[in-house]
Amino acid sequence: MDKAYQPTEVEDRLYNKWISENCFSGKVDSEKDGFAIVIPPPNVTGVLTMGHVLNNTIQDILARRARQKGKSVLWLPGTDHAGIATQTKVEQFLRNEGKTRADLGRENFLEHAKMWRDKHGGIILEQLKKLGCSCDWSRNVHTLDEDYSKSVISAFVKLYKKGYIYRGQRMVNWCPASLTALSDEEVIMKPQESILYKIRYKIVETPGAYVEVSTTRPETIVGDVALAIHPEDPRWVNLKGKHVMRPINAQALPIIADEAVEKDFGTGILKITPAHDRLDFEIAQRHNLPMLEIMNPDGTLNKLAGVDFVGKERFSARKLVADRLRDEGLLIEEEKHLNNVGFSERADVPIEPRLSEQWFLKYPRVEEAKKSVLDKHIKFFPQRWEKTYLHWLDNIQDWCISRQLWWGHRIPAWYKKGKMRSDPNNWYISETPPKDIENWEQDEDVLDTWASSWLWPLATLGWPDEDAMKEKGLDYFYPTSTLVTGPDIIFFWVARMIMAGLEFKGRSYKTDQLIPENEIPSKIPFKNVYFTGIIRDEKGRKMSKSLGNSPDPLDLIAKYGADGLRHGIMSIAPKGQDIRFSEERIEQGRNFCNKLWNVSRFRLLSAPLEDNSLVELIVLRIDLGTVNDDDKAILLRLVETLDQVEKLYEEFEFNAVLQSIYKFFWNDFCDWYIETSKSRIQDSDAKNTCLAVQDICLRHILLLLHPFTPFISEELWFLLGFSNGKSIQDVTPGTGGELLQKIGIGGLTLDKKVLDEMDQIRDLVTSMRSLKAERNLSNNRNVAFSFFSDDLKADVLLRNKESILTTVGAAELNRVNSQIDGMPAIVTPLGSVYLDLSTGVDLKAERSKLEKDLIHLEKVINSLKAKLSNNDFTNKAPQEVVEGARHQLLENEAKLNETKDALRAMS
RNA sequence: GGACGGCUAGCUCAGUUGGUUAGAGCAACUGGUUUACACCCAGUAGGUCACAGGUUCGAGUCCUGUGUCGUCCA
Repeated sequence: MDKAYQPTEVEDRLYNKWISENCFSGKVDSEKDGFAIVIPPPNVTGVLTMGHVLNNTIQDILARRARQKGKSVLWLPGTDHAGIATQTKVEQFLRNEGKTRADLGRENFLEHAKMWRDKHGGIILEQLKKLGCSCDWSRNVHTLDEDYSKSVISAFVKLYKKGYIYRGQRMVNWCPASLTALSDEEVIMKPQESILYKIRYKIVETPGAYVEVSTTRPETIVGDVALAIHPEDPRWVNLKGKHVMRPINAQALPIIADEAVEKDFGTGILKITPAHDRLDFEIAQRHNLPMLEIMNPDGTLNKLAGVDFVGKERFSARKLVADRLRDEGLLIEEEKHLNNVGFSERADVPIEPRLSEQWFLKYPRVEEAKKSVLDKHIKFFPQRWEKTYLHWLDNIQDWCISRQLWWGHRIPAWYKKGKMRSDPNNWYISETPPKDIENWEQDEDVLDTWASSWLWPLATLGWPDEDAMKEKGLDYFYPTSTLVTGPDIIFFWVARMIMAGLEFKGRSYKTDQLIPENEIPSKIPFKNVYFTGIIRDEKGRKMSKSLGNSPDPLDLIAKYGADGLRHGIMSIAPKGQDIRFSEERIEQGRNFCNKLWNVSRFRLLSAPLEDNSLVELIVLRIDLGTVNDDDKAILLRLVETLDQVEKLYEEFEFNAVLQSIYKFFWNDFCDWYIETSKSRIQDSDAKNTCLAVQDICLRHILLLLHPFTPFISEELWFLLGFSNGKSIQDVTPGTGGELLQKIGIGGLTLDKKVLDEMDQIRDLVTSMRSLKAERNLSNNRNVAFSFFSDDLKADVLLRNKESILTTVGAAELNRVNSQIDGMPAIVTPLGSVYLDLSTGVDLKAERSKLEKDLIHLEKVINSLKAKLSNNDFTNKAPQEVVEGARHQLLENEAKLNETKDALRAMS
């Protein structure tokens, strides 16, 4: 074995082995329980980010742990087509060649987009392989695959037939850059420093009089059709029914009263631009006002804006209008004003509220979706996201699902040629085109990408095709186990998938019918949702491409190994908290692997392996006559760790799982047990027992680590002879109880008392090392110690003498019958220990050390005494707490007395 | 404006029904190549648990308020 672990060769070799042996194939197996995870499909043109590393490492941990526990595991991978993002990139590419999508035509453009996808797509999947992800690649799905597309279209038709989908002219969020409508969820509100313009509108009926109106968007004045006041605003009661003159493109506009007007904003008078503002639209509808559209889809003003403004881009138009008003003395005031402006999530430009004909979905199963989570059929980790989820469902709005794009699932709606499209009598909605296709034209638009990926857990498992569902094991794998995702897509994806599952899986219920409680568990798409934190950089900023502050995971893998990266990222990812990334932690992950490698190497250097393929066989090599407290303690700690880990997994406390394994491996096994082993393996009697205990520990350490660091654990699994030919992925670490039982086969019983004694021994050893270190004797292994304590403590100490000498690095430890004068001393729970120095001792320095201890002890004792003399404490606190305090007091008093004695001996 | 979360050692974070003297890793400092590992070992130092009240025999932990940073919703 190499002196340092070299991950690169090992990782590539093992991944290829796993693939060629079909280790990750998710098969329906009636002998086993099914366990499935569907990957949150990454954007097909994307590359691996640190967020993906975290997210997919967690999924892999869950999948591998389930596999070890004997489940038939399917981790289903795939990608989505990312409508807007991909189309934008392809159009950008075309623009560089001087072309537009219109030049190419729909068919041709889609061919281009597919080529683009095939060229760039799948990169991310290859990266996931580098990370060690145990996905069943044979089941890779893309949302534009033929089967998947059928499922999307089928869902559309089903929802339409049930009346959930409708088409209509509504206010939508329009992105002037991408030239498409967006859903509310794709609009990001950002605070902006705008200017609030106060503008004069002359009152028609009263020459010379005017009202003042505030707006941040003066360019929309050309689209004004009215002014509105609040009906109960005393300031303006007399305005109602009168008219004002529009300050640009002069025209008389009515003044109306509507309760939606905010009295406290500006002057309390609202200008109504119904075609370009959501609230204005609603007010206009109530008052039968005309809709005056003054903007083109690309954000330039159209001819209705008047000759002076037609063709002007919206922000320059804003300036022009303001200038004009200023010139005419109609602009009274301009003040800075902080307001929220909606931005397009993808294009990052302000969206325009725009009147437009779109397809909308009234969400199905909203009530059942709430109930599923409230009744814990679906559990959220951390639980607090439930509130966010429920709040969204409580305020849910219909979903605009059509997009003015070509890249996506084309809406299965046909319109009679030459007829009114807005009349449903002229529609044909079906999974297949009408037979007399020559008389129809299909809707040009495609569906929102999320309106395809909300079917992910169903469609990837074959829905709605009966044969495909059977072949892919829908009934076996659905509901899936755990969805691992970020809270940023809780509405986009998580909530919608839950509704889709409830609506489509199994029996169909009428629109007005609630799903019976007992059917909910079979309809929901997953049982748990684990929300990861967001990965931030060292400065706490979100990692993003534009900031360039995200490291390339592949660079990190090359530098530290995939195992190192996985270990590192998991060690800094507490449940649901944001994660501050630091490369140092990844370095620690690599160091951990190297430590594991080296301790295995030490094992192999110590003696040849025997049959390690079963714990039961290793246990038989333990010779009861040579078992010592170290053996018992480490095995007990292992039992403890197995149970802790099991419990922590249930709560999805991955970072605590890792911490628990780390502590056992590094602090208990390497720092203590292996160190004590160094003298025992020189002893031919104790050697076999000691190596057997080492093998039991190493075996379980690898088993426990496998979900986190799959490569090195598999490699060492074979190198240390734990395999009977099979991969580590099929072997369970088992529970603490099971291990205890196996250990018991050889007749060994373990008393937990040993753990407390070992704690004391380790305290003692630390104290003794400290005595040495303070005198620069750390590496002198020939020093002699004496100790003074009562019989009971002396017994513990002498029983562990060999381990103490080995770990301290000392030659002698002798019991004495009285305090020793003039020697450096330290007081421990097991008595006073003296370091025998042949050279002179600095009595003054020794005294000051002891005096420091003394002060500390007195402080502790005083606080304990105060506590115990308080009747409220002794009466009200639980008995074991009071007893604990008494015991504590006795111990500390004993320690205090010994310290005083030692001090006297020093003077 | 509303909701949620963070604030513990120089840094990153543990601390899960309130209960002994608040922990770890990194960084710092001291010493060390002793038959695994310098990607290592041993030791040392470092904390008014954001602040202010309150409940309690007892508060980092529970309650109220404030500050601050962040996220989401309007």
